[in-house]
Amino acid sequence: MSSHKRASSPKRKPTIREVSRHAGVSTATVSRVLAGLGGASEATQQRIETAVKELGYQRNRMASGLRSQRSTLVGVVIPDLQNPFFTGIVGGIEEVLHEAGYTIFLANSASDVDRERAELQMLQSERICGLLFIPSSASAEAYQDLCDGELPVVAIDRVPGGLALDSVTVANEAGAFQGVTHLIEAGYRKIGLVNGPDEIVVARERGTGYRRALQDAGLKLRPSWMASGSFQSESGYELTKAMLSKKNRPEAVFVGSFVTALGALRAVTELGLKVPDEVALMGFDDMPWAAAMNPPLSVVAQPVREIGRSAAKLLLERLEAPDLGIRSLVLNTDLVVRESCGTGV
Amino acid sequence: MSSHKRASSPKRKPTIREVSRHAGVSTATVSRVLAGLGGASEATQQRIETAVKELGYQRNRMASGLRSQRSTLVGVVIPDLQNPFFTGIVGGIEEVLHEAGYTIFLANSASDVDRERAELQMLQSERICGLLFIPSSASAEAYQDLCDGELPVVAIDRVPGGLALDSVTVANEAGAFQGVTHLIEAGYRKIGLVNGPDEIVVARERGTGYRRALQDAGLKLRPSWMASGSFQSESGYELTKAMLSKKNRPEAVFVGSFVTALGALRAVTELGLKVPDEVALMGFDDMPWAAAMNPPLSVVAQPVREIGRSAAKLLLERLEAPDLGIRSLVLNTDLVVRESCGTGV
DNA sequence: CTGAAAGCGCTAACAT
DNA sequence: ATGTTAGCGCTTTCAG
Repeated sequence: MSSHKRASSPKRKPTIREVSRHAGVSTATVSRVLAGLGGASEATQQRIETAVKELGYQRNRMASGLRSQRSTLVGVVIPDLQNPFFTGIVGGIEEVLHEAGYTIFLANSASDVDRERAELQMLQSERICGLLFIPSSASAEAYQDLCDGELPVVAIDRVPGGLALDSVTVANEAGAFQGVTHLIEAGYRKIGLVNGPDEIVVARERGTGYRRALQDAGLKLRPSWMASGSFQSESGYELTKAMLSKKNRPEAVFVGSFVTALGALRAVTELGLKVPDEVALMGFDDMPWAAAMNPPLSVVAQPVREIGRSAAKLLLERLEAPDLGIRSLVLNTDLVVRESCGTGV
Repeated sequence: MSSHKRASSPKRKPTIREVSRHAGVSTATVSRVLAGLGGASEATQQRIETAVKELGYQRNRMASGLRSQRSTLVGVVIPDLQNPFFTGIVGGIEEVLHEAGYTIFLANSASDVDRERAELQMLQSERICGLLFIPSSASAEAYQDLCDGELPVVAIDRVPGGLALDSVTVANEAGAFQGVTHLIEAGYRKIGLVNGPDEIVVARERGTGYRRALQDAGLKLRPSWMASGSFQSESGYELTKAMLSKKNRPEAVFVGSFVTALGALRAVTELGLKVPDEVALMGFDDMPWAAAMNPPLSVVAQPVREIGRSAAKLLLERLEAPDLGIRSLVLNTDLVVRESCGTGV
C-alpha cells in the first residue's frame, strides 16, 4: 500500500514576506503601504498592490494583532440568539461598528451564567478591544472584574446592581405607564398585568409603571389581577388563562413582554374571548410580525435598533477617550396602537 | 493644569512568562500543562495552576494561534440575523461546535453579495479553521475560490450551482408535496400557492412540490392561483389579498415561507375571511410562535436545529479527514398540523 | 522614501 | 520531568 499523504498541495497562505519579494521591496514597506500610512512612491505602491492581488495575500490578523497589540474586534454577548429583541439589537450594533471598521464577535450566553462567564473569558483571550453585552445575571459580583479591567465595556438593556459601566437601557417604567395609561384613556378600568419574573429588573420596572398608571388614575390595584411568571410564552398562557377564568375578570391585560403576549393571546383565544371586544391586550416590545397577528397587537415598542446603535456609539467614544466619565443612556419607548386594545384604526 | 495621563495603572495582561516565573518553572512547562499534555509532576502542576489563578492569566490566542498555526475558530455566515430560521440553524451549529471545543465567529451577510464577500474575506484573514455558510447568491462563481481553497467549507440550505462542497439542505419539494397533499386529503380541491421568488432555489423547489401534489391528485393547475413574489411579509400580504379577491378564489392557500405566511394571514383577516372555515392556510417553516398565532398555523416544518447540527458535524468530520469525498445531506421536513388547515385537533 | 532588525506571546522540537 | 531555543507573520523603531 502506498503511504498516504495529504492530497492537495500544501499551498500555504502567502505571507507579507512573499509579497515584499514579489514587489522587490522590504516587508516594512509593504506593511506601511497596506496600513495606508502613505510615505511610499507611486511606483512601489503600485507594485505592491499588484503583488498582493497576484498572490491573493490577506493580512494574518493573529500576527498583526500580536505585534501591534491592537485589535478591531468587538465582543458582543447576548442571552438568546433566537430572541428577535436581542438580534435586533445586534443588528443596530453591527450597523455602526461595521461602518467604523470594527468586526463583531458574537457570543451566546444562553441566559446561563456559567456559559456567559465562559464566553466572556473566551472573548477576552481573543483580545477584543471592547465589549458590548446584555447581562444574563442581575448580580453585580459576576461582572465586578469586568469593570475593574481596562477593557471598555457597555452594558445593554439591564445593568446589574450599581455597576460602574457605560450602559444603554430602556425606560421600562415610563413605557409601561404609557401603555397602561393608554388603556385607561381608552375607557378600560379593570386592567390586569401579566408580567415576567420579579427578579428581572426590566420586569419589575414595568410592573411599577403599571401600578403607577393605575394609581395616578385613581384606580386601585387588585392583587388577583397582577401575576408574574417567567418571560416564556407558556407562562403568559397560563397566567392569562388563570386570570381570565376568575369570576371577576379584567377587561384589559397589559402583558410584560412580547413572547409572553403570544401566550396570552393563545389563552384568550382558547377561552373563546374576543379581542379586543371582550378583553383588550397590550404587549411590551414590538416585533415584525406583531402587525400580522390576529388581531394586530398593540404594544409599547422598544427602539430595538437604536439601542444597539447607541451602545455601539458609546463604545466607540470610550475607545477614543478611555478617561471619559461613565454614561448611562436611557431610551424611550413608543406606543404602537394597533387593534388589540380596541382603539386602533 | 496638571498634565493628563492615562488614569488607571497600565496593568497589562499577564503573559505565560510571568506565570512561569511565578511558578518557578519554564514557559514550556506552563504551556504543556495548560495544553493538558500531562507530563508534569503533581507539584508543578499545582503551582502553575495557582500562579494562573493569582495572576488571572488567560492564554493569548493570537500568539498561540500564530505559533501553532492552528485555530479552533469556525466562521458562520448567515444572510439575516433577524430571521429565526437562520438563527435557529446557528443555534444547532453552536450546540455541536461548542461541545467539540470550537468557537464560532458569526458574520452577517445581510443577503448582500458584496457584503458577503467582505465577511468571507474577513473570516479568512481571521484564520478560521472551517466555514459554515448559507449562500446569499445562487451564482456558483461567487464561491468558486472557496471550493478551490483548502479551507473546509459546508454550505447550508442552498448550494449555488453545482459547487463541489459539503452541504446540508432540506427536501423542499417533498415538503411542499407533503403539505399540499395533506390539504388535498383534508378535502380541499381549490388550492392556491403564494410563493417566494422563482430565482431562489428553495422557492422553486417548493413550487414544484405544490404542482406535483396537485397533478398527482388529478387536479389541474390554475395560473391565477399561483403567485410568487419575495419572501417578505408584505409580499405575502399582497399576493394573498389579490388572489382571494378574485371572483373564483381558492379554498386553501399553501404559503412558501413563514414570514410570507404572516402576511397572508393578515390579508385573510383583513378580507374578513375565517380561517380555516372560509380559507385554509398552510405555511412552510415552523416558528416558536406559530402555535400562538390566531389560529395556530399549520406548517411544513424544517428541522431547523438539526440542519445546524448536521452541518457542524459534517465540518467536524472533514476537519478530521480532509480527503473525504464530498457529502450532501438532505433533511426531511415534518408536517405540523394545527388549526389553520381545518384538520387540527 | 526605504530597509534592517527587534520582538509581540506563545508552542514545539530538541536537549538534558 | 523540565528547560532551551527558534521562530510563527507581522509592525515599528531606528538608521540610512
